[in-house]
Amino acid sequence: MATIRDIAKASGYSIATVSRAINHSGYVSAKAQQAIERVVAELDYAPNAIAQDLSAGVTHTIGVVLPHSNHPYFTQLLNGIMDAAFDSGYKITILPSGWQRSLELEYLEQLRRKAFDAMIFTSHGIPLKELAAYQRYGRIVICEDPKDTDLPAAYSDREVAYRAAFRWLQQKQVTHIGFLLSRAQEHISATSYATLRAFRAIYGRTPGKDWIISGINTYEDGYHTAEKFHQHQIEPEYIFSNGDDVAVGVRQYYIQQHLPIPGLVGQENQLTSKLLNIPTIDHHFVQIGAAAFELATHPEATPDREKFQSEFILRGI
Amino acid sequence: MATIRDIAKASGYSIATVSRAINHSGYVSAKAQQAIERVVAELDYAPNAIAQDLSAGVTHTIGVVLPHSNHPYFTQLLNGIMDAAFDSGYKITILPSGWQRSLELEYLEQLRRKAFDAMIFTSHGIPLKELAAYQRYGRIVICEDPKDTDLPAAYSDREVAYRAAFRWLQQKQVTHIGFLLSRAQEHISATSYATLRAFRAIYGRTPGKDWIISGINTYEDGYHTAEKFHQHQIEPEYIFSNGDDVAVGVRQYYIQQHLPIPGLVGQENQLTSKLLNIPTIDHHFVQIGAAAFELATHPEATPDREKFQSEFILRGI
DNA sequence: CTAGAATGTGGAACGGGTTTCATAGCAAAT
DNA sequence: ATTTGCTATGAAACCCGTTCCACATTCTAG
Repeated sequence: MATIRDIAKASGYSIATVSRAINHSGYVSAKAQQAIERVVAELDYAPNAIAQDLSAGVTHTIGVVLPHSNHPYFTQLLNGIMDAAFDSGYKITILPSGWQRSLELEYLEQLRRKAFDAMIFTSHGIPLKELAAYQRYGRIVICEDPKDTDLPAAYSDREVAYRAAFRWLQQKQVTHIGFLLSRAQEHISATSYATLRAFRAIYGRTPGKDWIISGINTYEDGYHTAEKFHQHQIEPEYIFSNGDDVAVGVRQYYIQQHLPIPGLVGQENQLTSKLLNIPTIDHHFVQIGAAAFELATHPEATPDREKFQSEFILRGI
Repeated sequence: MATIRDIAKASGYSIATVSRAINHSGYVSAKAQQAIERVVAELDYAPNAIAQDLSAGVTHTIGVVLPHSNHPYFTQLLNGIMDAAFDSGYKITILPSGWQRSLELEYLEQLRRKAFDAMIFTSHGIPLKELAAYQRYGRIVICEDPKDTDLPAAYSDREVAYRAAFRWLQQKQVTHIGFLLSRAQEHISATSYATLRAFRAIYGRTPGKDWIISGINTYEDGYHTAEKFHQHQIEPEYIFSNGDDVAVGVRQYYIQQHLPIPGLVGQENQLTSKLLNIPTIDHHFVQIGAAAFELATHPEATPDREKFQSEFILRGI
């Protein structure tokens, strides 16, 4: 591979002039420009991107931490991020984490080592406080309520739609609701917390322990939880699911067992809920992803928080 | 940010010794090691990743060209790639292309400029021949039959399942089949070609022009094509779709119009086809993605082509 | 006791760019 | 005739690491 020094030598001009000619920066005579361009073409030269990055001190790369990829929450966020990145001059690097603390720390370390200009955490295993501490090494954007940290964030106000959903259920005089929520943690996850809080706000009580199942994410999870409910003679009138696919998995179990299907509420507004006419919640994650990208690439952005209103999509009945 | 020279100065050792101490390479006395480690901790030093990349001449990054992201073909491939990349020390950079020639060339240019160690094209707008020419700048892996080029490839032998599907249809004495195929191009796309070829092999004839619709990728596309069929009084017994979502869109139209639903064959083996009990085809794209990643990161791999058998998944009736 | 091996260290080159700054030619303005 | 200002160019510093190689010790085997 030819380097800029080769071009300088072959053209008879200095490295500095060659650089100027190539980048069209500063003064270069027409004669020099032509001569250099000819040599560049001859030697099939193209400037080395890594060297440029080193010199400029930037990478034009945003690292996106994804716990896993086969979940609509992440797919939608990623789509939004990619759409925004398209033609922005930034590259998106995917950092699969599986919520593993060690991996997340490794990626943060890479930020510290200037491998990325900024990072977006679509979710995180390590506490927000700890994340926030890494901000001194580079910009870090999260996709949830930043709470008492000063992390820039683009996120959904989940409770808006949750409350709408529970109000609707209350009007229908539904009292027995099963909750299939996302991953269980030492500290209950933000989503699950918001769900239960909205329920409490509307219904004025807390659901029974047996009616809340955590760590539910997939179609299969939904199916098996329905099975468990059935075995334990828990018979919800409605099942509030963490995702359309989950709801559909639940439905599938009852259908296969020839049992009456309880009412369902999904999330993510996927094709599946549309097809089966199941009410769902749209958190507008595509927009949130795009907003997160903008926040990541515009450190001077203000305000550095964007809260999107979630939406309850009423269907069926 | 502290640099290695700062560490050298502060510790009283040379740059070379500091480098050796940090990388645990070569000889370093216990005394020097300790002294250097103390200073590293004090100054909160971490080696600059870009500088290391420049020095090493590699980026540990694989560029993955994706036309768009909201299609199972690409999602599945990407999942496979990511799974394989996980813990491999490689980063995956997403390069959205929209099949635009200009963008694809830009990304190839980046390969030439050493921004990536290798590239994976999940699909491509520019001809294979042209792609192959860029191999001199870096390894390029594709996810389809490389034809008469020497590009390394991981891909599905689509015709296996296609033939199985058509054999099944023939046995059922189905004669009127509508084809909803992928994007139209100057030269018909590889997938569409394989479909029609398999049909011809089994049925011994070519479908009528009116029965083949190209450029169909989504639920909406399926819906509108069904509408078009209906308006033109084209009444297929079976509709062979480019994707489960497409098939489901078709189905939706007939349901809404209270028309009899034709038989359906989907592709991608998605949740939707499972739910609605629609036969489908699994091309094992997750595995193909993983294989593509291995090919990308192991230039010495031989053979440098991996063909996966597609699978017809019979459901319903 | 000594040659050769093993250990420890640092200067300097290298990877491949960008940018600052000094120098110089030349034309317009004073 | 002198000053000012613009164009043009290149040497050298800079970005921040890794590594080659030469040199100096110290150890070990013969």
